[in-house]
Amino acid sequence: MTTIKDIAKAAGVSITTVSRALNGYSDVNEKTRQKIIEIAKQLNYSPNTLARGLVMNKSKTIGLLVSGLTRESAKDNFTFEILSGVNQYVSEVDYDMVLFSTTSTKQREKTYTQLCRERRVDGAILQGIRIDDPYLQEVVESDIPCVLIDIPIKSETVGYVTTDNVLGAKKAVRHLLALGHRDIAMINGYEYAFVSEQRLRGFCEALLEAEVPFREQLVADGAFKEEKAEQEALRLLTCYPEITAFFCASDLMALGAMKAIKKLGKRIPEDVAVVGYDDIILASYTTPPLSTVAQNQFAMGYEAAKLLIEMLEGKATSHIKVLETELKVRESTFKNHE
Amino acid sequence: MTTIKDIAKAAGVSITTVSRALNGYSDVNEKTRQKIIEIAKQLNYSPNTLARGLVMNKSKTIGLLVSGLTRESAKDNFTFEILSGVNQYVSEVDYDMVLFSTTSTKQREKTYTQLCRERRVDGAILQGIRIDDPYLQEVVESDIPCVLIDIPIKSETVGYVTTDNVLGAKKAVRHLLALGHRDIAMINGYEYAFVSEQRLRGFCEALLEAEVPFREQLVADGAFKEEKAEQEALRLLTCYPEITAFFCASDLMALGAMKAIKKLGKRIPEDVAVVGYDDIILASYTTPPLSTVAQNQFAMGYEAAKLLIEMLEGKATSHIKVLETELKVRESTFKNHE
DNA sequence: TTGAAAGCGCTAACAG
DNA sequence: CTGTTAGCGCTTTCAA
Repeated sequence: MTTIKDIAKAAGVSITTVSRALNGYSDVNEKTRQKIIEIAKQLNYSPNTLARGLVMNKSKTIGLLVSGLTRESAKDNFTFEILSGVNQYVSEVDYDMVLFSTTSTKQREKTYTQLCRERRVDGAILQGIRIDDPYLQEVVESDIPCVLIDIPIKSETVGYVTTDNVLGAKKAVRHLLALGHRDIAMINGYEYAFVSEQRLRGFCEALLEAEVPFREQLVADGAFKEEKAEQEALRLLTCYPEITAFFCASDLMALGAMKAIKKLGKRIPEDVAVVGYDDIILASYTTPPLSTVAQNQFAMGYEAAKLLIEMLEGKATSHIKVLETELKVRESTFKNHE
Repeated sequence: MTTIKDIAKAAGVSITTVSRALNGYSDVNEKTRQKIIEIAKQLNYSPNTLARGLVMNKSKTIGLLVSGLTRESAKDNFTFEILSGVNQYVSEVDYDMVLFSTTSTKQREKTYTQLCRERRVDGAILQGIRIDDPYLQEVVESDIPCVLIDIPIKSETVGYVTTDNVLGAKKAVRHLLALGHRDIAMINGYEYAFVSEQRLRGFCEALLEAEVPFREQLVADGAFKEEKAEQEALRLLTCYPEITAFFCASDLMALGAMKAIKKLGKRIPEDVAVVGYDDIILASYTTPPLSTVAQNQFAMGYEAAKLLIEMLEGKATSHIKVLETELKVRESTFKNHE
């Protein structure tokens, strides 16, 4: 493999000059530069980023740290869209992305901080990490620049991107209220997620606005899982047959709720309406299509990468980005062709 | 950041000894080793993989080169599952994965070979690359070890993993034939894919077996796109109203075909049956659920990574892996509760 | 405008 | 069992 040394020899100059020429420094004779570039091309030269990273002490690489990159998680392709967005921005600014997945048994032995340090990533984006994850604390307290998805921690080196989950939930619940629903149940995610707390708050606030009393027993923990949500929905519908609508903190859980409703022989939306959250691909393909609060995960990934790299280059103005959500009304709440 | 030099000083030994102790060489006094490990832990040492990579001339990193990591491609999460599988194996054997996406404009300027060389990846896995991609040729002819997904190229440094696409297609068509269909149309992918050719072959062979004449005009090019497939299905059904079944070379195209069939007011499967290929998540959620030839993409990714790393370590016996497919019969071909 | 020299953190002969 | 030395490919003072 060609090195700048080879080029230097071929061009009859020093390696210093080659380095400067190739890196676009101004203090190099234009003629020399042309010659060097020409030779580099001929010799099929590729710079060695390892060597460069070693001396410059930065790798132009960021780490994407995700949890749950399993075969099952593909259903809810949240992670994938984040990843696509991150990748998009990162490659626009000529960085690379290395993927760390915390589900893989081997890497469990290492903390996130170690993972990042060893690969000498310049910064990291964290996605799908639970707020009670012990390694999370460690990494945000380290000196590694981090951007978190949906976890509101901010410091000198830490920022986050999220959506307005309170408002998002409100939109969903207001929609149900506007349709006349009063007995609305909520299937929330597990408590170890910031979004769960926020969405619950939105749920409550919307009820308050409409002067509908909040009944705690109508809130269940679906743990962001389809099956768990199905069980909980089944339980709720049985104990509280007055329920006419579900607000679910994720589409996956909404799928579970829909299954439960159908199992009990009830119709959607005539007997029970359902609203989800996320707008996963599946949402528009279910029967009936699922109304949901859409968040643009690709954009979240993109903005996270952008924020991180701005932080790395010292030109981040704010460390926080809050994106918008959009309520998508489909037939699981409302049939307009009756 | 701590280096082995710091450890050496603290332990009162040479850096060589530290290196050896930490890397588990046998020729180091057990007591010394313990002391060194202890100090390393105290000092919160993380090895610098850049430095190690530089001197050892290998990075313990592989590149995953994919095309089409766009927001739209999430629907068909083929890429994501491959990625998950690759990541799984890679982390089991303590490698890292860096992602190169060819859609991102910036990287288009660089050939795949350059991408790999610059990051000094030890090898690469290529997915979703068209066989007429000019950079593909270059990279397989380079000295970079490669494993291709669904592209049958084999050499000293190149291997591939695929499924038996001829057989897969046969299974699907035999199923249709067994149900009594004789006028079967096929919506194939674009020709720049190995799998298209193979699936067409399977289609023909199955017809031959059943002594049903092959009619070329019943084969359309859906380009692996939902919309294009819909158009083509519409055209076929209009020109050849005798068609009672579609075999589609991807589920995405099958979705398109189903739309077309519904538009014409025909029922699935009573009037027209549909079989897809891939078994994407959506397949079981369509109305009616889609019969399809399932391939385990997670396994494909996993096996590709395994093959690549075996090749890197010189212990690959074969450079080819062919995985199995499975026909999943759902209601788009057959209703058993009539 | 150019070159010599040092050094990033690590591994690998080689010698003791 | 341990240390000395050289060097991976590159950037960066400092001098010329």
